[in-house]
Amino acid sequence: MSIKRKTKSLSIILSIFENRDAALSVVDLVEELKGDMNKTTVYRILERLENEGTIHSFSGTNGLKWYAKCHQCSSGHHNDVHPHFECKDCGKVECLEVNISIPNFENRNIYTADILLKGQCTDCLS
Amino acid sequence: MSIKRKTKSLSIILSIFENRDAALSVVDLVEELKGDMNKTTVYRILERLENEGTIHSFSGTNGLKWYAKCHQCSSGHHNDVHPHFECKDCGKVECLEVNISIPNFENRNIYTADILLKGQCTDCLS
DNA sequence: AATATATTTGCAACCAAGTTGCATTAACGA
DNA sequence: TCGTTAATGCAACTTGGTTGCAAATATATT
Repeated sequence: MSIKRKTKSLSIILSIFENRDAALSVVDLVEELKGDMNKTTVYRILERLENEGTIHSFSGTNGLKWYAKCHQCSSGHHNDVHPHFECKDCGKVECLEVNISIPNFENRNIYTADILLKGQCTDCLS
Repeated sequence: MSIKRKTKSLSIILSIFENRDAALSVVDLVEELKGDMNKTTVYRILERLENEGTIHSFSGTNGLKWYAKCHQCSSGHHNDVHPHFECKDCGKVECLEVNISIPNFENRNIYTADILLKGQCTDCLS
C-alpha cells in the first residue's frame, strides 16, 4: 500500500467529486483540470481514490473510462451491482441506485456484473 | 445502403463466425487474419456485417470491441438484452442466452442495456 | 527552522485500438 | 471482355491510456 499524502492535486479532484453527483469521464476531467495538473497525475489520483474506495470506475460508450462517487462501496470491495446510465441526448452519466438481479448459472461463477443502460434522462425527456 | 459484393475477405470472416460459437475480439481477429487481409478491411467488414444483422458488437474488459454471431437479431434491430460473459481465467467471451430484466424508471427511458458478466466459465471451474 | 527521505508530479515519449484519405485492385453487370 | 463502382491496402493519423525518470514537494526528525 502506498502512503497517502494530502496534496493540492488530490484535494482538487476530491472536491470536484464532492460537489458533483453525476459521473465524470476521465477525458472530461483531464480537460477540466488542464492548467491545474498533468493528465498523468489525474489518472494516478483517480486510481488511488478508487483503491481507497472513495470512487469507482466503469466503462461508458466506446469503452471510455468513467468515475463516480461511491455511496455504498468500501475499500477493497465495491458493491458494483448497480447499473450506470448514459443519456444518449445530453451525454450525462450517472449511477442508478437500483439493484439488478443477475440469475445464477449452473455451470458458471459470476463475480462481477457491469451494466450500462442507455436512454433519455429526466431533463431530456421533455 | 452500400451495395454488397461477395468478396474473398468477406467470406473468410463469415466462415470464421460460422465455425465458432464464442465471441471474437477485433484484436484477435486482426491478428488471426494477418496475411489474409489488412486490419482496416477487418474493421470495415465487421461493421458491415453488424449493419446487416449478421453479427453484433459489444465492449469487453478495457473497452475492447468484441463481435459475436447473432441468433435472434434482425437487421436494424438487435435484440440486445442478453448478457455477455467473460471468463477471467481463460479469457473466453460468449453470449448467454438469458434475458435479464431491466426495471422501468419513472423519469427515464431506457433504450439499450449492455451487460457484461465476469467470472469463471465451465471449463475453468474445475 | 533546516534537513533528510520518500512520495507526488510533470514531462515526454510511448503503446495500442481504432479511423481516415486516397490510390489501386477486384467484383460483377452489360 | 470491358467499364463501372465497390472493396481493399497502405500509411498516416487520432485518441485514450501508460511508463520511466528527473524534479518538486510533503512530512518526520533533529
